[in-house]
Amino acid sequence: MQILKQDINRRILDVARQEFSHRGFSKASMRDIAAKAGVGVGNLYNYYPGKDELFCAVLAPVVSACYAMFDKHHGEYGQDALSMTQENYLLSAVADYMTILKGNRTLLKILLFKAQGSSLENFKIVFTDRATVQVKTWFANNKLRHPDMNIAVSDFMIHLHTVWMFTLLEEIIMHRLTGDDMVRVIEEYIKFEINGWKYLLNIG
Amino acid sequence: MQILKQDINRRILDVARQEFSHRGFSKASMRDIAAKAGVGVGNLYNYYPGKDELFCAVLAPVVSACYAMFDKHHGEYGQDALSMTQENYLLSAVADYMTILKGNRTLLKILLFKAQGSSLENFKIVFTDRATVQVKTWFANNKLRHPDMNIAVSDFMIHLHTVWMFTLLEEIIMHRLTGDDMVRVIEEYIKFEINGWKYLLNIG
Amino acid sequence: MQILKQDINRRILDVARQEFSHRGFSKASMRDIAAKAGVGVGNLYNYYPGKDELFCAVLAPVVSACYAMFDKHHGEYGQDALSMTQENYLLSAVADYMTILKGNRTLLKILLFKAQGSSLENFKIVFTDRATVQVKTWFANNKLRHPDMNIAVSDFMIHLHTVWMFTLLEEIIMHRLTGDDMVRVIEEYIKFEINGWKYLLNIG
Amino acid sequence: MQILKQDINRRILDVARQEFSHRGFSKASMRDIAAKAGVGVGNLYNYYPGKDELFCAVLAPVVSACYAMFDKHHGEYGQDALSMTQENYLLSAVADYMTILKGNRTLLKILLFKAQGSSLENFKIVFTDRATVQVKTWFANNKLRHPDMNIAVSDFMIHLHTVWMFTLLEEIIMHRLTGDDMVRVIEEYIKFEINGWKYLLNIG
DNA sequence: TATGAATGAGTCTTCATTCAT
DNA sequence: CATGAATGAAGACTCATTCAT
Repeated sequence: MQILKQDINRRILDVARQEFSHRGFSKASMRDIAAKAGVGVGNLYNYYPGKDELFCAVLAPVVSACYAMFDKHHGEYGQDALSMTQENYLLSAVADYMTILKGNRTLLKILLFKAQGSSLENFKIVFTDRATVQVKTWFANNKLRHPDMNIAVSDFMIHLHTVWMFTLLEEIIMHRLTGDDMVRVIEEYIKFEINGWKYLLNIG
Repeated sequence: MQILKQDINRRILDVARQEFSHRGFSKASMRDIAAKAGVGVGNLYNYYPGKDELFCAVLAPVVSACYAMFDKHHGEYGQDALSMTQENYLLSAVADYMTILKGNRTLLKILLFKAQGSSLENFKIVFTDRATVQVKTWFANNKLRHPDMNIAVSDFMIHLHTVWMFTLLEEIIMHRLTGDDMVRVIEEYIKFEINGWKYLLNIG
Repeated sequence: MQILKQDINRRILDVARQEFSHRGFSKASMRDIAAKAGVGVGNLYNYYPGKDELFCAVLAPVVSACYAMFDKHHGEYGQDALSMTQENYLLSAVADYMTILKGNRTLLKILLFKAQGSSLENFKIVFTDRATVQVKTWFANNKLRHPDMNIAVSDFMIHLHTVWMFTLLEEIIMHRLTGDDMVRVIEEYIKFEINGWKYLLNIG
Repeated sequence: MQILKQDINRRILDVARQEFSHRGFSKASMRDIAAKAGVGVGNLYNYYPGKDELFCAVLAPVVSACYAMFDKHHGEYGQDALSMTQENYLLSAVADYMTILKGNRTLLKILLFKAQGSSLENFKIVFTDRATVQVKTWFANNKLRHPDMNIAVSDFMIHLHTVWMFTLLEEIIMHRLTGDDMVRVIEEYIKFEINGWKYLLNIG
């Protein structure tokens, strides 16, 4: 029994996800989670040292997925700005958004709408703050390669658009878009963004 | 409950605003609000039948301000789509955003970040749902006057941009933008939007 | 209802005293105290903000009685050392010990034997530390009046004898001495102390 | 439970001593003790059937040392009362106290200050009760040899002085006296006692 | 109107002990 | 012998709401 039993852990996480999803972090109760997972209250604390940690464990996949996606686009070795104008950029970007939404809908919902009171209640802020810094660096790097590029864009604008990405995700989740509907929406969104940025950055 | 003393009511609302702003709906306590307002706990319930109602009362001004602003732009007698292309549209739009932010920052912050657990926790959803319907009608009306206009835009896209308006507000609040900074950002945002929509709607 | 109802407070303190006396601070439970006092659990917290405060409230009389008695003997305006050799000193000292024991037996028992875990768990230490300082001052003051007096007594010895006073109380309580038995014991103790100190201080 | 590994037992006792010393019986937790001893929780119960038994095992050395010392002085074959008046008595008595304090400080501290809630919480009472009986016998025996001796001393007084011995130990531990300081204090104490008893018993 | 005492279910968390492995 | 997962009652404390005054 060195390793906490996998299936119980599974059950706990599943139930916790449901409870957090339905009631939100604050109103979900450890008692209920334990009961519905068929586990003694105390045993919950053998798996997770507290409510907040359980919450974070539930959301871990989606949190790391968010950072992973962002790194891919604007990280140290992110793509060239000009690639935005190419057809396959669109396809790959859409694919990335699809990936993050695939199987993470409920988690995203919890993260974005039900985290108040937890240590993740400011995730969007924290994430976008970090992201904004990265994007600025990314801009600077691209400027070296494309001297004509206009990077005189306010930090705020960068920030705003990062947040809009979340807003897109929020909307897709809230309206339960799936399949083709979802794809279409993401495409529209990306086109809108590409067009706007090409214009602002004076590229393409 | 004949004539509730105005100033007591005032004090209650002021204190409640502070508490909700600092602790959020869930963690704010009626006891503290009563105490800080210099009112007996029970008396609070003579003014508001419950926590949620008090919360809504606190937010009433900002809620109606939101609806008012939206009505002005896209309501039954809203402006003509083409007006978007005119210079003064920009000015008036900026002014409207300024108005809603003026004196409502704290309330907006509460409404947008601290409402979880209350009946207003879904305000953004509710608002944008209603707004989307209005905008669609507005589109249809404009189509009658401008047959060349392309209104084949997904409901979702309309919805998304309505939400983005909130996102803008959220950002301005979160980053405590004021004065010229705020004006500049709103202008950037509106330009971005006008450009996008002109393109999508095939007008101007 | 400005003032918390006296009789309920009385009942709470009575029950708390019993519970603390039987189970000790740690094992006594707020739930039980509330139940036995015929009070809702939450209401307990309208009277006392926490377990420790309730405990201190229960012991308040005996705590202040201790300090009062010590002040009388060795305080700023305490008696002259030579008075120790007079007959009436014995009588008055006995009376003082009687007073502190009168009606405070249970409380003393709690304070001295059942306070572990509470903020009063070190009462004896704290008290004797303060008392030692006072006694040293008292010695110094007496030295001025009685130059032949030997005050070269170790701090520790002073401290030890202060603690012995508590030990006497502990014994009387533990063995449930009452009436004449108690008087006799206190007399023996005081004689023993007077004799010892007269010898050590080289007075009388 | 054949041959319990000696070193594991050693580790358990060492860790338990630390934990009981720091947190007291009530607040020390079996889990922590097990963890810090590098032992599975369950295995603890192979060595000791419960928390209380573990506690007693930890304190066993000091408990028996206390009884041993007392036996030596006042046991069936204890010393003659008159020996108290001889110089070497002082030396031997001091040595005995030193012995019991040597290496047992932590244990004494636990026994005397941290045992509340355990079955040893009344050790002092139990010990002194037994001791008092022994001392009375010892007095009676001495009376046969020294008819002039006055043994009309109250049981309580005997008891009290036994307790004072503990008080001395408590003080030495509490004030962390060591080396010469400790010796001096013990000497002062023993002189004080010898003098008092010589007077009361009318010997020497 | 206004008070604040009273309620009691509810919160998260801890812990000695057991037992299947 | 050893493990540590499991138990479940118990811990102190909170809080929206009610109600007698």
